[in-house]
Amino acid sequence: MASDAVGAELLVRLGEAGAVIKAMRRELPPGCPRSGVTLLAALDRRGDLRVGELAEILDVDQSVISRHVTELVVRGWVERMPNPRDGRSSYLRLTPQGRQVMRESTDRLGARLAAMLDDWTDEEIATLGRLLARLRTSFDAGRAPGDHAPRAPRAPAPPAPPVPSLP
Amino acid sequence: MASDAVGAELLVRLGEAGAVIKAMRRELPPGCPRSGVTLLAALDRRGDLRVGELAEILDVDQSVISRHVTELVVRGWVERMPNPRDGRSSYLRLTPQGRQVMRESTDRLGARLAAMLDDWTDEEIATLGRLLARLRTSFDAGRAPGDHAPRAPRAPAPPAPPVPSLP
DNA sequence: TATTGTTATACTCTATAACTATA
DNA sequence: TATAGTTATAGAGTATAACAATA
Repeated sequence: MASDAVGAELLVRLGEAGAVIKAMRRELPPGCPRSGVTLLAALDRRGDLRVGELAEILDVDQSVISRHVTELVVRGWVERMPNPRDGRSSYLRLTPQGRQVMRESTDRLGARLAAMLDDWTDEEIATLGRLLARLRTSFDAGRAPGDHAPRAPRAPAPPAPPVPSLP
Repeated sequence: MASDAVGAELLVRLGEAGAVIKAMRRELPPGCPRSGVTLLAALDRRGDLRVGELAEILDVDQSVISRHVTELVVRGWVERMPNPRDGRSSYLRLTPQGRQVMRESTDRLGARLAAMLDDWTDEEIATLGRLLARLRTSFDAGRAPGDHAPRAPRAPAPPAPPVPSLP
């Protein structure tokens, strides 16, 4: 059982690590949609997925996925496989080109990261990876089904908070 | 010495954890600038800082910090202390109100996070925190001084990459 | 009637470039 | 002339709400 103080401490650490993630994303080659690569990676790891499933996994609104997917389809990196059981949705599949783009980006960033972790042991890195994966698992378990990202008004929207209003 | 493959694996984990960070930021009370709280937390942890120093720590451009600071000053959460040694800059200091806002936000999110980590031991959490802190340290060490965030054209801008152009 | 996905619109965060004021 | 900071502008990324098609 974690104390709130320990939680707050970890919060700060996560924030600091956030800068690393941001910097990694900046390393992506120009012309390569940063957010799109995340999506490609998800399809690569989890197989064909629907828009709604991707939205849940990546924790963003469906509308966001929808627009990114459209662009990825135009680029030929993703294709839509009609869903025979439900005409409203289709499954998204990585194309060979899409897989290659994803692979190149991942390799590039992975090497950059590995260079950064010069003085880490492989075990230390593995430990960090494991704990991060578990963090995600705990996060997923912690939210009620349907609570996920946006969509579905989380609550009756609390009354305007007592924050100093700007002039 | 980390292999590239290990780096790529960690990259994926960091991406997954990124969703947790995003979700945490969404928990902030409405009317409370998400990015601003990060800035308040930095001032709280490191003491008075100049705009440029904050930009380096948070790994964003000075112009971004500049605008956020202006808003935080208007809200009364940060005040500018003139720098007697250099009339061009001033030191930014958390006001008592600013510290309170930051504290409330941090406590709130920390509790949310602690609840999420229900079945973790304090030691596991501490380990994750330690490794994340070290990640940030390695990251800082890995970039040449001045390489940091934007500002200062990183390089002659590589020639347009061979990415399929959109119609 | 409920659900899946799309589109229109607006807001947040960010970077780039041009500017100012000190140094 | 170089540096610290500001402002104007543009571009990602995202959420909200209204909508279409299917269930």
